[in-house]
Amino acid sequence: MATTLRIVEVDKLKTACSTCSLQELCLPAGLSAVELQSVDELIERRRPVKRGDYLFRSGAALHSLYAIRSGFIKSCVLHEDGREQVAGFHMMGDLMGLDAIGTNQHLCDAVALEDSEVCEIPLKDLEGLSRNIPSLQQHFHRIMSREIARDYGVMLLLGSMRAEERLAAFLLNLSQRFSARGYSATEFHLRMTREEIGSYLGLKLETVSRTLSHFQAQGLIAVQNKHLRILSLDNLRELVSQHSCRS
Amino acid sequence: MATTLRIVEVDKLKTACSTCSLQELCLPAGLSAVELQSVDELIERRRPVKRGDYLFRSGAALHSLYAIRSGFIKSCVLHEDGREQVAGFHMMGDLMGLDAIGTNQHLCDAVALEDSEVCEIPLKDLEGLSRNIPSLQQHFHRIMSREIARDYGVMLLLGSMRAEERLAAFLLNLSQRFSARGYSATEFHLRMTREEIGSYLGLKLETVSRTLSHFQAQGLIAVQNKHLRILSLDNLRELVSQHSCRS
DNA sequence: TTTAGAGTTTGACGCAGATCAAAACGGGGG
DNA sequence: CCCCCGTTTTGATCTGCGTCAAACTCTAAA
Repeated sequence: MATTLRIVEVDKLKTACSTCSLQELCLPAGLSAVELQSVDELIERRRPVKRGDYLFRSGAALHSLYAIRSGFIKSCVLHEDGREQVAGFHMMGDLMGLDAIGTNQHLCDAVALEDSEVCEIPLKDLEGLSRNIPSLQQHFHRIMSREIARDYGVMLLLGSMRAEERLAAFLLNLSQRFSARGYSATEFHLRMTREEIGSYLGLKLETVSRTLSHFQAQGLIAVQNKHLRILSLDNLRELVSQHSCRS
Repeated sequence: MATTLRIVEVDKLKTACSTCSLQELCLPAGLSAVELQSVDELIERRRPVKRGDYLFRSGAALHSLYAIRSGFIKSCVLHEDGREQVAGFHMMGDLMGLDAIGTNQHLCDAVALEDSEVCEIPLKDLEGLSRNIPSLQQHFHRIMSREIARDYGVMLLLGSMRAEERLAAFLLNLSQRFSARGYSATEFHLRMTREEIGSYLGLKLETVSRTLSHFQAQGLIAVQNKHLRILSLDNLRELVSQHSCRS
């Protein structure tokens, strides 16, 4: 009994935003110590999600938003006819479930690409607390807005870029996000399959594979399986901004 | 002098959400009469935007969100290299500027496709008021979330649909939105050019034109210039959900 | 009313990327 | 340790849509 209690306490400690290294990236960015404490109490529980498991499914009722504490999770939009497309790859510090607020129903599946851990944040509580903490409210709005901005970027990518540009943009985006989280900007593990990359970028897996090979041949990157090293960030950037065709 | 005052008053009256027919579609949906009155005071001013004029430009500082009272406005994301893509077509009741909250800078251009009128809503005031009116706060969140959901739909469209499916989905979307605003679901004016449709759908204007002609030949629609009549909503719907290829 | 220019339609042709196919690889479970 | 199956790579071929071009049609200004 005492042991159980202790475990729970350790869990709570681990969950606390106040001691979380992702503070500055995550929901409570920019809050005071006192405010942070209130946010701590928001977090209902920490929840592990095993590789391949669903964090939530399309159609399920919205209970909570989820802040990713560790791991890697993809979200997939589903077309009524069974077609499915990866809508995003999410990593630690990202907030998931924002698309569900409008209808109170999740519109996409969230699947862990590696063993992950998320903090569960009941939406009602978050809304309540943000009424009392203006900077929390503002930051929440900023997070939603940034998701919209991200989507606009993806729309631009899908609507007007050629395969090489899409892939280069994708790699640069991953690089930038890993870097923002304190990891290498030039060397990382791709947690998703070529097919998932393709789905996200509106390409077939063969095209993704071919284009990666092509990049490698040009000396832009070194890929081996899921391990990726960017050899020239600059050249990749050049690739993205040169619009060769599809004006 | 007296005349000027009177005009101002008439303007204010016309701007009031409490007497606006878009109440149920727009920001104040679901508020009580008293709460509505507070929202009325939010609206800084009503602003006319002439056809071809910019409501805001990419890069400009965010001051206000804009609720469209009448007219038709497109938003365009800009790629650094000058490439540009239509990110959305917005009509009365829609709220614009949501993408700018994250950075306090507009990320897209907003251009009126016909003479329009918008209500200017200072973001700070909206945030302040929504702290006191939970249902306003909730509805604002719902609106942002719905924008995210819409974007997911566009991503699905751009990433996995063929030209015919994209255009059919586009027409059905317009139909549904006109219908929700009390207009005909089957007969309306396209306020945008073929090129703008193409930009939104990730297609070239020639493809848009050809596909429309094709639809007409099949008896699905009747187009003449910008006037469009949908002859079979059902057949269009069928077209969207049958995934012929690009799995 | 005429005219200039923007927008639209239609045809011919080419190419980026999809599709089909098959071989090679790799990692997790027995 | 090996086997098996999912993943990846690479090649050959096909095709939907982009590109180029030219004619036609609105609209708005003169």
